[in-house]
Amino acid sequence: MAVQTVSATDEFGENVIEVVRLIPPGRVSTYGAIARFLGHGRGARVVGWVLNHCSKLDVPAHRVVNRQGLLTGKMNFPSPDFMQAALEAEGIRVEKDQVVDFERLFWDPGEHLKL
DNA sequence: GTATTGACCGTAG
DNA sequence: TCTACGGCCAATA
Repeated sequence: MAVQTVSATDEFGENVIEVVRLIPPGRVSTYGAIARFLGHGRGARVVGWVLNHCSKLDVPAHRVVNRQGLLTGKMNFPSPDFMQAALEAEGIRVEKDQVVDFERLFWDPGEHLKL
């Protein structure tokens, strides 16, 4: 994949970005799920860090939320409203910076990618 | 080279 | 059942 020089553990960063980009519209994923899927288990923070420095790429980071389905990183976006707007544009209902029916819209990489 | 922070998660009390 | 604390990985100061 034409991933730019990701300063985040190279493959790991590419993996995170790839997984996030694989998230279908109208679906959301979590840091822990991606981290665990990549084998980090508790490296959820690293996932968030990668996205923070790679959100400039074509990574729909707005589809990635925390375990609570809360848009914790919306403040890191160009505009705090951009993340919620993007989710709503995908058909996801966001209430109070929180994804509605999060568990239902939750997209697990291991479920689809079946690694 | 060491210390602290950060878009978090899991377990213990 | 709810709240609080620690741990993990990497980057920056």
